[in-house]
Amino acid sequence: MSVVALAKIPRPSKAQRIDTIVESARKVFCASGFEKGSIVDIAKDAGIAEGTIYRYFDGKRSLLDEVLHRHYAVFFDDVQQTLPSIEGHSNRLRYLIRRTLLSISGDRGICGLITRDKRPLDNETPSLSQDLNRQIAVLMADEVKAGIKSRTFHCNTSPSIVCDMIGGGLELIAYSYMRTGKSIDVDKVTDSISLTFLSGIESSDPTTESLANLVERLEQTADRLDHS
Amino acid sequence: MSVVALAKIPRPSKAQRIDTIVESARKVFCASGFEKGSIVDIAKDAGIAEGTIYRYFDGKRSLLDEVLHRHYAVFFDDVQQTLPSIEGHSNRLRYLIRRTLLSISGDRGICGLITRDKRPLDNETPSLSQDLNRQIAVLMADEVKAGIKSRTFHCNTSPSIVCDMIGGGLELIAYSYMRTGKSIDVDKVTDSISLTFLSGIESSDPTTESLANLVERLEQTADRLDHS
DNA sequence: AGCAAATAATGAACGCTATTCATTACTTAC
DNA sequence: GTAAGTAATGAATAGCGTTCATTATTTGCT
Repeated sequence: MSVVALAKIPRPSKAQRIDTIVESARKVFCASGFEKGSIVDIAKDAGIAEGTIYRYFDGKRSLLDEVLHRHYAVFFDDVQQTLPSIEGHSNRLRYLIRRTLLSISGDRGICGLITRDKRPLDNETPSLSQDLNRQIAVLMADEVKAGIKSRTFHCNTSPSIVCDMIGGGLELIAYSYMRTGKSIDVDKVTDSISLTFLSGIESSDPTTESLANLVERLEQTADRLDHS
Repeated sequence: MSVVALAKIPRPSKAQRIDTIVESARKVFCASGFEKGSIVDIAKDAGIAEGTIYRYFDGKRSLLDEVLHRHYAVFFDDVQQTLPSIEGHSNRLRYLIRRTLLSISGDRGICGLITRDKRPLDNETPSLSQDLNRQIAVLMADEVKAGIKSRTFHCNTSPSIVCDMIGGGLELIAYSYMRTGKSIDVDKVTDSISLTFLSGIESSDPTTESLANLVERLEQTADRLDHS
């Protein structure tokens, strides 16, 4: 035996191992995409053998699912905590749009991964990738439906189609962000989207609605004059 | 030599060969998708060897590009012929939406192929797949911009974002169609989309407009008073 | 502490692809 | 009719995800 003692390296716990693998997978997938990022690369990055990955994950796809799952968890925790504190269907929709845009512009790597990996259709792929958009779509649709019930919105159009337009718009904006690299002006885009669908969906006639806004601005101006 | 004469089968012309290959590729890709549809399958369907395909196409991707290119050609020929005959920006936008929906619901095979194959991002893949949506987006954006110039639409929102919402909405509707198989009510969906974005984009009535101007002047006056 | 039995990790081997290329078959031009 | 040119072939290659017999480590029991 050599003079140098063979230090028995203790094995990491199951949870640690999984964390290591998922983090390496995230790195590799974000850098190379799902197709091109290979299991060997991930194993190398994690400092383990390929086979080990298959002890903890069913396959490459499951690994991607876990990476995305962890990413989404943060988003949905945040949404679930914030959404109930916001008053009004329009404002809640607005928040959902804004929060999604923040998520997009906040992590370019994951955004690219999600953007590339759209739309599985096949029987076997269980389509976790578009869960974010799907779940958000549900949240939005609920808001629109509730808004219709409470007469905030009119019902000349289908809630699901409005949500498709918002969600689809957000997807294309994310795609454009990935292609061009031009940073997203979150507030501006939020305004633009909200304006576009709101004026088309709100119950009261446009005249009254904008009049109400104008009156509000007038009052604010009057307040300012009073204080000066 | 065997008694049966070896009938010298004359080779088909270059154009015929290409047509055969592309048609087989279309069949295979539509049936199995781009990933799962293999070159061997295509070659078998076309009755040739794999190697032959590579004499006419750079690779699998080019083959897909050609399949889509041929599909799009029909669509754009139709659009280019019809669009100029339609009066009014709203009506032209409406036509583009309707024509896209017809294209989607008209060829489930290709629709699935396009739906699955969204969003290349990588340097090498030259992204032919989303050409349809991109080119339509340009047509729509032109219409919106012209509408703003001619005061048909107001400019509180960005044309590109409106088009993202329409295009993205159409994509999600196509996706939903592929997943559920439920046929699309083209006219109803066209109406729904048009209503949603139109009422949000059309110029408000003159009374409100002038009032808005008045308020703005008042606000500016207040600003001046503040600064003095 | 020592010794099974259980559990984890390994990496060579497998099967499946797209792609290439020396070889063979056909066409064309003189 | 033959030689030069062009097209077609399919076995060979390289790269991937995945499996599994083998090896290494940990755990539980006395």
